[in-house]
Amino acid sequence: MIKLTDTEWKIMELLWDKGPMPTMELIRELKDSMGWAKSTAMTFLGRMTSKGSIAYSLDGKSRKYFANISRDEAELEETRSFLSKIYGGNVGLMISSMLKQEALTKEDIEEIERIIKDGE
Amino acid sequence: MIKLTDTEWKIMELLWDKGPMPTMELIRELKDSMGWAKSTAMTFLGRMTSKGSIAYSLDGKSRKYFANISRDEAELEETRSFLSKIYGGNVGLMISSMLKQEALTKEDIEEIERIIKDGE
DNA sequence: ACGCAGGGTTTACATTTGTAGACCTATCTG
DNA sequence: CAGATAGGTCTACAAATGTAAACCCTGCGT
Repeated sequence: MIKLTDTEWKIMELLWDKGPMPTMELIRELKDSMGWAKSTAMTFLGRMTSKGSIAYSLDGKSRKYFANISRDEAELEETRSFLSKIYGGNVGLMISSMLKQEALTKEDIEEIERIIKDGE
Repeated sequence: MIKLTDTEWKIMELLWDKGPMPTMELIRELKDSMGWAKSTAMTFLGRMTSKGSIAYSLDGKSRKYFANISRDEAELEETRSFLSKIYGGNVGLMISSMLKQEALTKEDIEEIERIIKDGE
């Protein structure tokens, strides 16, 4: 039930994509992608560690941070909470709303069709 | 681009469902559904009015509040921002993830199939 | 005249989120 | 040695969010 804010999600993605990362590398990435000061990055790392969404192992004197929840888990949780907030938990309603709103491209539709048909 | 918090969404739903509502009725509903004190309800009404998500018309000396953005609009916005945050904006990816995670019931799948086929 | 309900405003306060400066130690390197 | 870099901690601060008490006026019923 860990709630991730948009910003936290970005950090999670870094860690999901680029595995366990030493502090400095994370700081560099976050400076590049978010324009963050070192201390801002450290603050987030600290807070997220307390909340349990990430963790680290010690590598000598310094740390290697890694995601402490799987992407699948997190995605599912976000998806569930989104669907329940907006569409009463009903995916079908979401698709149907998007169709009505013309929020789906022909490609989206074909893709969904294919995925459903192939069960993949 | 109005961002609605989970709590604000509940108020929007009240207004979408039960049309323009006089202040006292809203306060009663919110006390029932959220356990709110009158002042809490008033605070939210005030803030949401400033932000433009709701509005009111004067009915004599008192107000009738109504949703100032359509449900369709709001749903679409939330859906877009959710999809872009979690699935890089790709609905197909969402469906496919949910399938893999077995987060879709047989009924969900059949419903999606039907919706897509009927374009409805 | 008095108190209660309707309808509001103003103020307050804790928590979370986003952001960062100041400062400390250990180490490496010219 | 002196200064840069790595790796951290601690403190601070504004804005947003969730929550509510206090207080005000106006009618209405008794």
